[in-house]
Amino acid sequence: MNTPRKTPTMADVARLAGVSPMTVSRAFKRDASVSDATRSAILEAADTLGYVFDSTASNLRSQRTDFVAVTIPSINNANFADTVRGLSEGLKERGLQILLGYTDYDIQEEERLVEQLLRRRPEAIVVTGGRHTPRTRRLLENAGIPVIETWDLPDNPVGHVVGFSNAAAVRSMVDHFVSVGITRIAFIGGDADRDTRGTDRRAGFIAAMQAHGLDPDRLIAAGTPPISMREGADAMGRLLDTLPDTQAVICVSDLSAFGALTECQRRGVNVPQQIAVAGFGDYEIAGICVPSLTTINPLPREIGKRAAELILDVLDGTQEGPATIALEPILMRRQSSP
Amino acid sequence: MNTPRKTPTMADVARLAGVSPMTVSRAFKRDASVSDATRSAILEAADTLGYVFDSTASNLRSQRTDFVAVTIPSINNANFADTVRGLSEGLKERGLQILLGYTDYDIQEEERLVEQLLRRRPEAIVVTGGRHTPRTRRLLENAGIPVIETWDLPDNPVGHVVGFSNAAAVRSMVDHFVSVGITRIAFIGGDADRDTRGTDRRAGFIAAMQAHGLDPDRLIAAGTPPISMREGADAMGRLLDTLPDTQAVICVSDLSAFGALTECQRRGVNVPQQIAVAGFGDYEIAGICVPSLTTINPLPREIGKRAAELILDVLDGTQEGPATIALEPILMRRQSSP
DNA sequence: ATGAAAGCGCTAACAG
DNA sequence: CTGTTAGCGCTTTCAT
Repeated sequence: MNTPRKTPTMADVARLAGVSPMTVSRAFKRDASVSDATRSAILEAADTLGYVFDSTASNLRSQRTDFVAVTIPSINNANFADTVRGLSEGLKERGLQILLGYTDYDIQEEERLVEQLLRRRPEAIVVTGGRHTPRTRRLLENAGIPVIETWDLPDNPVGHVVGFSNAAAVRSMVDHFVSVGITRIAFIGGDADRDTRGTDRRAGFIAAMQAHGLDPDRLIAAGTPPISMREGADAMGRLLDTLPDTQAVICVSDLSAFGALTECQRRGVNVPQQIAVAGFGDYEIAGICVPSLTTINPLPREIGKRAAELILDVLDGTQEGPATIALEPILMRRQSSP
Repeated sequence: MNTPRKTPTMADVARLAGVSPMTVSRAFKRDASVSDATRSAILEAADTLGYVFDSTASNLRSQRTDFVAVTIPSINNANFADTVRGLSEGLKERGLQILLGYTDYDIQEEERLVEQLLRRRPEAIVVTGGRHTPRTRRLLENAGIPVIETWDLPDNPVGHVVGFSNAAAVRSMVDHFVSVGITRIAFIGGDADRDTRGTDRRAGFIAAMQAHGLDPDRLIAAGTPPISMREGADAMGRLLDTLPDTQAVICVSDLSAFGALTECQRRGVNVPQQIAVAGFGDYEIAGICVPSLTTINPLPREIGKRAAELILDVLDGTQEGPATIALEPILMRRQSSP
């Protein structure tokens, strides 16, 4: 038996069950009207043949795919994973699946990815960030489906927005440090503008320092985003070597902040007595490491949840114009700072 | 202008460019023979109309989807992310995309997911783990495409395998501890059989202890998999409270092991002098935390790379029967143990 | 290098 | 509750 047995189709199932293909089609939808006897006969026939529904055909004919495209910068990032989880749960009730793609923090890669995703005809698309190549923007504008930008508050949104201001979030951290008398503050972040959220956080740091009349030049370039724990540690080493009078350091993420903490441990530098350390993201590690890490919780799960609600409203026609939902990140004071 | 402008089709592009739809189709494939002049006219027409290729139609007609389905237990796990990266890079050269799904460490959820994925007609499917529901197994066997099980060495594989023995990997850790004179060893892991790899690791621990004639009953149940850092810390607290003479603890993953380390720090328990701690996975944190963490590197990237090679060989017809590729995890000795 | 005809497997639309 | 007809947008196949 060497013939590459083609997978059975609905017609095969219909023949075996003694009904028309249309009835088989109905038997596979939950709301359709098929008698219980007929349905179970059909499901049994399908099982016998090992039939698996072909959604490529269904999608083409019905012009519906029942999935939502989502782009995130990276697999393996707890923050974005939380956003995806919020989205996923919110969309599940309506039978919408998520098709996920990774941009690797690169807006060129985002362009390729967005086109790939749109070719599959999603019902809506959720992108991370508000800065895109001109072509990505055009693709999104012409897609004819709801577009949601997240994790940012773009000046000129493509469509809907569920996000927060990365710059303002970092400003709140600077304000906090200044309010407790700390003035010599450094920032550890990426050395390229690849990660637009990281860039916004750095810009927010500089602006906040200037607003307080403080020196905004204690900037340590830690590498190409995303910044790893190791790169955070190395950057902290350079900071301690070159600007030893620094009183506090704000890191672009909790991962680099944790790396920075470990470097302090290795050098016997006491945190927060000798230097305060803050992160961004409120990853699990921030709450459990010793000392625990002062950070900013950007409500990633909530972003996903709100985006899902928005998508359902737009698809239902409940939501009229483009919506912008601005969330307020929460400053989490912990042991690594006053 | 309120009419829901339908997206343009190849026919629209063909009309504007003054050619047949077939020529447009060819212009969008790289290897097809179309004159340069015609092609650029077509691409310009497509751009003018904002045309985006419809892969639902292409997939149906050509009976090819050019993607490989991959199931992993969790988004946001650096080990599985590495496997996906290895796969992704290996498949890219052949123009194969990855369609990713998450089982949430649940073989029931895996069943739903596998069926969803197979409905989209992938060219191959890669699953994490070698234990499935009977129906999942049947679906995979009848799918008519290459099936690869990873991160395990199943007794009775569905098709191809790229993995390692979780039990043997933990045994090597037990052997190491015994060889340096440590005999009172505990294991921190999940309290359910939900995570099959975690279950295998615990079984490997028990078997190894018995083989050495040692007490295999220092088992601390840490919660429902995946075990978080916090759950690792709580479990370590219980271990120190109830079995204070324990000399070493092996944790089901680096995340729980790091949590355990922090609990020791909080209690002033010295690692490794008072108790040794080992993890599993060789996540980035294992190499950078203080003390750094003894662990096992299961070569996650290599698993993905080999799986990709295997898929290409099978699709090319180069690989004949089912292959089993067994990798050897590497024990990483670091500061948290002798 | 380009075109014409046919059809992938399913379901919308209409009938009964 | 069930069946018939047609066609979604592309690409295979066969021409020229």
